[in-house]
Amino acid sequence: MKEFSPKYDFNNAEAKWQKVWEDNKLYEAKVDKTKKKYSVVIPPPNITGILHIGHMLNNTLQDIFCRWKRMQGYEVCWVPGIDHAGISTQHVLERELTSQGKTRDDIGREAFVKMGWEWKEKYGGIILKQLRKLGVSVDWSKERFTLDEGLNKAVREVFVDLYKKGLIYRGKRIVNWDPKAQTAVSDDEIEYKEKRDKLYFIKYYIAGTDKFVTVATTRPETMFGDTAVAVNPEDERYKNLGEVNVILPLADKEIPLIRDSYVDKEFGTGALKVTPAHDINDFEIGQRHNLEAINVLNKDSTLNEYGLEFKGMDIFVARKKIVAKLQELNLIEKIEELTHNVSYASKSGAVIEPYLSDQWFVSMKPLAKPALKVVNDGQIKFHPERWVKTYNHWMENVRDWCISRQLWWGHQIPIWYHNETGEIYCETEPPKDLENWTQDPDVLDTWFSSWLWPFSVFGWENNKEKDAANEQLNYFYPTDFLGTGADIIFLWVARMIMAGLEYMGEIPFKDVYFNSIVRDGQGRKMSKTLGNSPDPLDVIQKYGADSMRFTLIYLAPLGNDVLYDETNTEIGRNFITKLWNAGRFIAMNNEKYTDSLSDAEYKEDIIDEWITSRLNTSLKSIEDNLKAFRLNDYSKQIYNFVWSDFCDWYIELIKIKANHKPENAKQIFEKGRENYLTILKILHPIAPVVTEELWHIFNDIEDTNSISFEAFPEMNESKINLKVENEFESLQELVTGIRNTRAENNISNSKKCTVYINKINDSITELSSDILNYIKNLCNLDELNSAAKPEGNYASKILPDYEIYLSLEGLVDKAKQKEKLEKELENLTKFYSTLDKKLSNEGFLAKAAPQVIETEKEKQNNAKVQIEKIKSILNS
RNA sequence: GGGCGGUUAGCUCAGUUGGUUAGAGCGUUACGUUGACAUCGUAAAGGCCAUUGGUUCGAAUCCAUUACCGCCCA
Repeated sequence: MKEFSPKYDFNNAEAKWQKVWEDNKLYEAKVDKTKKKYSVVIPPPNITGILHIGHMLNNTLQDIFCRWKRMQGYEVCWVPGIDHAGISTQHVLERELTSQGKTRDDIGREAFVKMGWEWKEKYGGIILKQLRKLGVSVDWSKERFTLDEGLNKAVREVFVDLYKKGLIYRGKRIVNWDPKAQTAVSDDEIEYKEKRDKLYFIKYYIAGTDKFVTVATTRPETMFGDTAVAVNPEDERYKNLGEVNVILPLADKEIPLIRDSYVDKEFGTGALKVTPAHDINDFEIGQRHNLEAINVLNKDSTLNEYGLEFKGMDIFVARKKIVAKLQELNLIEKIEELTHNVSYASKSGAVIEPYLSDQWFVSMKPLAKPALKVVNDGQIKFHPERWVKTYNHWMENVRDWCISRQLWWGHQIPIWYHNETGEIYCETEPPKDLENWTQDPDVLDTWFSSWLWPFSVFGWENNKEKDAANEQLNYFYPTDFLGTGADIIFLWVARMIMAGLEYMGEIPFKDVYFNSIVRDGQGRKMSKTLGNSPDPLDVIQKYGADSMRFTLIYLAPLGNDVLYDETNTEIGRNFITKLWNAGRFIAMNNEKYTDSLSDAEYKEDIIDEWITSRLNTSLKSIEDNLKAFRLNDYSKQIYNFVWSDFCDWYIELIKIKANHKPENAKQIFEKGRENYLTILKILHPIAPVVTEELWHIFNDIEDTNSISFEAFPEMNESKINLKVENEFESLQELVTGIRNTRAENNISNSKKCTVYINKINDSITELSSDILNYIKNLCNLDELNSAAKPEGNYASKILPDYEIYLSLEGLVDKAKQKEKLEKELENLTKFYSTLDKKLSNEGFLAKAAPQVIETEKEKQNNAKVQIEKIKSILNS
């Protein structure tokens, strides 16, 4: 055996084993058709952000499943990678240029993209380092990047294919324009927030009269793009106005008053200014009424030449000036306060500007249909299941996906326009006479590469022969498990299902686990701006990766958020310390005792049977929990088994046993060692490093041998012995009862005393002399008698199954004793009467299961005995 | 406005098919170092299971209602 240091140095152990695992390529997955495979693709983290605690939870749970399956003999392949994050990366790159006093146009597209790659090397590297520190068992040889050559090929293939199938089209639409990033974003990349705003009531005079229609709007600055005023055809207020024009203020332009049932009579004055280029609903009204769509904004959301004297002003500045001008002209009737929903870009935080522009879209309806089916017929399972509803709702109302982004960092769209004819060329490779063509400058949405991830990472090429010959692809696809956040169920999960079905003809994964959102101690979402997310590397440095992993899983029930404060990590750290110390104790004794009985002479007693039974009972639920994706329960189960059953009872008892029968000591601690090694294996998926370290201390083996490939312990139902467990519970009841009585009477544990016990429950089996001996030792008694107590000074305690009398040398606080007993009597009497009521209820007797009635009767009898005992003590 | 969650001990949460005197960890209190562990041990205190109603012999658990909190979609 190796040296066992009194204190576990997790920093050292983590550095060592993570390096050993990686250097020896332990987790590289090979195509091995003799084995069942288990494959997982990582949700690629974004290269602009360092990983936060949420990522740690996400990767830990993937690692648990991968390690568990590996120990079950599967060929496990977990593919790591990172994501090029179009908008975010473009944003940080431009910010850097700005700080140098430059713009991206100054340096040109090529140099800008080069900057992006440099960024990726540097910051992507940091992320990958963080993952290594977490101890994940990914296959580093398969690392991918969403912008690498292979993925770029896959993206081009898919774009061209969808284009040729007519599922990708270009159109002039109102899109969500992010004026800060200066690009279109998809519907799924915006958030709504409530905002206090002003509602301006503006007078639009009816042409040729001194009458006017008042229009209510929150956006006066877009008025130069108004091409009509609309009212509801049912609105009595405007019914007899007839076909008239109104004068657009400031622009002095005549625009028609139209009727459209979209208009809400209740809102404002019931008259709506129609600005087709700047509002999605207005755009639709415009289409119905053949209205012109006038774009009055530049890409940076300043007013263009239509804005007349306000040209060049930012919309928020222009709004104030325009209102002031209108007020000057007495065209503002009133201004009201209004709370309404405003959309913001989720990445840049800018207020979204509905903007009319040419963009590329994917038709989603045809792709959605099969994707809906595979989830609803159970081929793909969501955990927790309720996300299916959310998925269905989105899928059933899916809208076309705007995939073009006005950025440089990303996959440039494989579309070329002929310089003369304007003809469109769409192929995976550029046209031969490239000088006559201009490529579309836009790049694709980042998710357009991510949605191919489950097969593109395995080298899919959209080539029948090559793909058929691609062993990795055929062996590892479809993947088995996806662990991700529910916040990207539409952005990523749903689209991967679509792409998988469309291009592989098969689902991309079987089980999707939506992990908890990690919030801070006050329940706030972790965010950069709040700075409330502890840096995982700091936490790892302070507490250890295993501690953090264990704590996160321990705190994160399936489907609920987890409130995490750095100090919570003490849960995991203390547990690992406990595990370490227990191991050290066993190891010390393995060395201490060398010769004794032969194995054949050693006879198992109740302690062996009990711990074996408890172990198998625990394994049963551990197995069930892992299968049901209940990692939180798995962690609690093993925590309780180790701390309570193994350390508090088993170890304490084998100490006594070895003392009592030194000739058995070697076998006793051999058994202890076996049980301990089993625990290590069960814990390995959640705490890989400490278990590896301990495994190597106990088994003096080469570094390249790893616990990762040991068989995960299997439950043996025949070892579960409820009779033994019940008997042991009597021991626990008595030990706790005696200690309790000691504490109540201020008799220190170090002081020996004498105890009389008497069984008062007939259905309990008689205790063996072994057990009585253990109790005697655990409670530090000089005598333990199963007999009626003699006359004298005794403290008493009535337990459900036993009465206890404890000898007292000093004074008994009789009043305190009496008080305690009276309180107990009161509780029992209450309990008795509820049982009495139940058992005299004819409905209960007629309808309840006989077994239930039987147990209730037993409880009642038992309570009765206890009551009588207490009464007799009180009367004596 | 539509949908989905949540509300159990001071705090964070378990409680999976209805039958428990409703559990755990942290925190609190008291005691404790006899050689695995003070990152520990022993023991204790602490709960009208959000509200109201219903189903049932029986509800923390099932159904409905209300209130509050959170998230998603429009």
